[in-house]
Amino acid sequence: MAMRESGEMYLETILVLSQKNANVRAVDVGEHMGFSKPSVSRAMGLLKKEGLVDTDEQGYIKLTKTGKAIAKRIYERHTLLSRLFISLGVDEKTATEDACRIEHYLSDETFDAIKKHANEYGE
Amino acid sequence: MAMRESGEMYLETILVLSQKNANVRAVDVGEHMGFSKPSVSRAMGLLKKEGLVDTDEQGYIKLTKTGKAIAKRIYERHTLLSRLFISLGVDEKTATEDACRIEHYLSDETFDAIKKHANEYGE
DNA sequence: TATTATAGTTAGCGTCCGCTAACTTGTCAA
DNA sequence: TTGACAAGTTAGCGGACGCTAACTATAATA
Repeated sequence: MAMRESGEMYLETILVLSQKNANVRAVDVGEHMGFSKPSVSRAMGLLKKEGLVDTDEQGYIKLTKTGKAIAKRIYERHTLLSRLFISLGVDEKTATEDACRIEHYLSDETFDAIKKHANEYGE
Repeated sequence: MAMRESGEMYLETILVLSQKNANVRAVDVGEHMGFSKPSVSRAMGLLKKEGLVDTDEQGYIKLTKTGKAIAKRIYERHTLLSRLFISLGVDEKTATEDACRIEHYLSDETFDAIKKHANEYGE
């Protein structure tokens, strides 16, 4: 199940939206990401096929257990990295944008090392 | 001249190879990157069209001024990031692989902040 | 009930960037 | 001189992932 940046971004977006909206629709995902409806539609189809999302009776999008795990992993990276960059003096917008890209490309090992360092450094 | 990961990797590889080999051929680039000859051939054509590389009379690949500047920028990131990760306890192979990916996705602002921090932290 | 707006899908395009197959070209040794 | 290998190119495939246009289906409203 080779997750790529695109798929991870969709999962992360669904997680974020479902934390504040109760129900998440494809339109909401598209609007949040700045993508067209067909792009979201296809992405949802693929994620569904991979068992990472599901739709309930009303058609609302839900993360599966696996999907949620991936989304949370990415979201934790996003949060920690943007905070770290900001703490290093980067402005918030840039920090967030950069975190948003590199969050997909770090191994667990490196991310954990950064996390550990950030905690020590933060004290 | 929207540089992407792929183009930047080619430029960086050419820089590295020309630092130890005097002459760099497409074959060498392909072998170093694990890419086929046609892939390198096309990439060289594109980089040439963008004015980032050139070939001399013998057909050897040379970075132009602009190409070299880009290559050096990426290479500096690569060096600093992998060293940093290693200093945080990441094993060398993983550190290098991770640096190799994220070196393309950091803004100047964030990279500079990391660099500054790494220098202070290193003392 | 008929109309319209909204959500989602299908069809198909375009770019990036790997790949293989097969061709050309230039060099070097038999 | 020829034959073979090595380097490079051309042609074309395939997957990822954006897009628009146009369709369908559902729900709300005049």
